[in-house]
Amino acid sequence: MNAPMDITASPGQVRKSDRTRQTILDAAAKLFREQGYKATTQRQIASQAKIKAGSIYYYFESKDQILDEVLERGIRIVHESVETAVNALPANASGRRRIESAVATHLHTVLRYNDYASANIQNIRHVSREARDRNRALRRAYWTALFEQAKQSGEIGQHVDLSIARLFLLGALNWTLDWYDPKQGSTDILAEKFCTFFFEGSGRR
Amino acid sequence: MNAPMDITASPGQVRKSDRTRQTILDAAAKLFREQGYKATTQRQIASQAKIKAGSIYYYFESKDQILDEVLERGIRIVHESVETAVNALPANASGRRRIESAVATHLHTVLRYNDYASANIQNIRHVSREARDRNRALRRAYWTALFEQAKQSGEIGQHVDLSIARLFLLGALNWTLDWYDPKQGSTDILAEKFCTFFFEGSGRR
Amino acid sequence: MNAPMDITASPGQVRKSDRTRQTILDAAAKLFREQGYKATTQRQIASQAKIKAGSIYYYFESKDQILDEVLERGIRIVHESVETAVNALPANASGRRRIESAVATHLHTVLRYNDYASANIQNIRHVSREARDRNRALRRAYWTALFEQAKQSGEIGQHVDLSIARLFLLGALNWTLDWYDPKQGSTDILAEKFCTFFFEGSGRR
Amino acid sequence: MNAPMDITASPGQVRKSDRTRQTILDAAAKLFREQGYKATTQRQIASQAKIKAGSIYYYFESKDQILDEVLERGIRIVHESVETAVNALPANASGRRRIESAVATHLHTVLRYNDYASANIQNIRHVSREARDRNRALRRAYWTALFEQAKQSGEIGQHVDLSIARLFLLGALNWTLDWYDPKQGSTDILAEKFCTFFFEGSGRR
DNA sequence: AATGAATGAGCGTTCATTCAT
DNA sequence: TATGAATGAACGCTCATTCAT
Repeated sequence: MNAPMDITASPGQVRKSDRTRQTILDAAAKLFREQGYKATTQRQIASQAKIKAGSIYYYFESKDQILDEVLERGIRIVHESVETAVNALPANASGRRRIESAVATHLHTVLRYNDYASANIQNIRHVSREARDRNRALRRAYWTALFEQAKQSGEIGQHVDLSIARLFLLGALNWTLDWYDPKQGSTDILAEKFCTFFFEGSGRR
Repeated sequence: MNAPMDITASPGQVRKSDRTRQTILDAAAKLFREQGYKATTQRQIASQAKIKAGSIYYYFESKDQILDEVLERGIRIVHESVETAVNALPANASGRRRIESAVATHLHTVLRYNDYASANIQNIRHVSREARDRNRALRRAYWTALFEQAKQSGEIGQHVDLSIARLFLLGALNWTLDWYDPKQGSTDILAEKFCTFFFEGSGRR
Repeated sequence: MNAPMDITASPGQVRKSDRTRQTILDAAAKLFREQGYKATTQRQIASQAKIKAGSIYYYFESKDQILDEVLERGIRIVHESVETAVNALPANASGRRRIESAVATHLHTVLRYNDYASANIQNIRHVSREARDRNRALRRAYWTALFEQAKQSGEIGQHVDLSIARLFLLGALNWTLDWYDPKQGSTDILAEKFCTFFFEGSGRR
Repeated sequence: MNAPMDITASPGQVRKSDRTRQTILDAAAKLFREQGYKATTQRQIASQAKIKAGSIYYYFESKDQILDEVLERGIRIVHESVETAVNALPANASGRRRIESAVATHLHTVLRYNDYASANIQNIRHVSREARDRNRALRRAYWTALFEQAKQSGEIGQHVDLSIARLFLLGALNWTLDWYDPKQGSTDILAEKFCTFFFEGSGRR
């Protein structure tokens, strides 16, 4: 169901045990994304992973632990996707260019590419405070760096509250899960429009 | 738990039956907001409403029906609050002033004032397609009107895609439920910052 | 739903209270017949009787008591119908003629005419041993008398075990509730066939 | 509670799972027979089967499904018992002898031997039209064959309506559940008396 | 490494019954 | 005389979890 994830693939030999574990997580991610955590049963996950419900407990201690891990992977995947994309830009790319790339990658990963990423966004409320905070910290760190860079280079105005800007932009991005329809345009086009808004606003210029 | 709601209060005599019904809805709204629909049990709702679980069924046919009504009220309350606030402005208020007022009221209603409003935002995925669509149509209609007005008066640039603008702004607003902390500033201040972003963007001017 | 029951009607003034009581019993009889005792709720009975569920308890102590009374009336109605029909025969009517009349009346009452009568047969298992025994005693007394008469007059053979004969005939009669279809012939024709069997058997003569 | 059922027993190894499933059905059959379907709870069935209520759902999808299977077995058991008994007769046995054997076996199976058989008779009204019709068709087919044979050999009179005869006899047989008391004589004696009635009638000869 | 079988707690819901008005 | 409101016990059923094999 997911495109193969180079990002998480480990090199060399993979033990069967690891493969099954992965299969379970994939199944859970897909179902958590589609139905939410509470509405997904262990039996559904097992069935999707082509094993029996009891077997899950050989790999995970509880359904909660599966959720934790799915969400953890979700945030990491978004993070690494975005980082990879930004790092692939030429060293002299502008701050705005970097942010544009980050936005495009974020949207693409969350909306099209990855169950973990969207499961993360849809179910973040069901995990413990700590997991949620860890999640948030990771997100914050990365975007803040991007924003500060752009501010230093003058591409973001000196008066701008970066914290609010970040929350504003990320809110808009994450909320797309609620309305985005692939039929109405690629995520890249959407990303471009969002960036224009973000930098230039809607007002008359 | 909720501030009294002038919007829904009926004048004069209130039958006991109506009061209990209201109490159940209030309890459900609070719990749906805090825990989500699936995680909330009828016994929790009953306990919060200080009645017994079986009594709920004297007023509602099912848990689903309670959700429907809570969400319906949620959207209505946001809608009416915003409309009331905007209509209270002087007739010659600018388009931007109107949007600022709408944003401030939306944030205040969702974040501080009303369980129904936030329950609506958090649980919209659990209802039927029709209810969701009705919900969306109402929201869209109102904000679109505001935006078009501002575009006509030139306060929003002619090049702006209002549909995307609306989704962008509302996404950012609704996502605040995930991070807003009352200790860090009033919703009015937040609204002002959001509007500045929305109209002027983050870029250097 | 029932034809008016001269049999149970009391003469002169009827108090409203009595009328309501009767309405409840009628409703219960109809529903017990159609759905059985367990499947019928007090609210259904109330609704059918055009009152509210709580009001039933002004007239009856419990659902069980309603059943008792419905069944009690059921047996009495069959009994009285049959007795009336038989007594209406000329004094010199033969034993067989009397039994034929009883059978026809029994079938008609149970199958076409009366909810109490059929409710009795369908739900007899749900009442207390005592009520069941009372029921049975009444039935036995009457039919036994008819049979003995026919035996004395030689219309039933001397060798016949009247007890078994009665159970045999009544079993066949009561079981008709399981298969009788009004479209396939009147109860009178059915009664005639049954009597022929009963007296003459199926064997070659 | 039931005598061992050669009819359904499978030879050799029996898996534990099959044994539990069987135990549940046995428990349900017994309780359905004694109390009826509606009055029997899943917890009663579980308790009788010495398992916990939840476990039932490892084997059956619903209470209804249990009923279906119990009734299905009931009709099959009666059918097969009767068929076996009749087939065991000498090839040249008379039509009457065959019917006598069928009646005796039917009564014995329903009254003494088997909860499934009696549960079937007592609860047939609670299943779907289709199941009921299937049931009836099976019953009809078998008895009709027996009767036609006897008619052809002249043991049943040419004038006899076989359909009515069958309903008459089976009604009487099934109704025995309501009054048969083992203390008052064996089912075989009862069967003999019933057959005498059926063939010779009660009238003087 | 995986499963079949079972469990127990709890779910949404039903319903006969009560009782103040 | 009748009811609106409420209850409590029980119902059929679900599901995360356990554990011997």
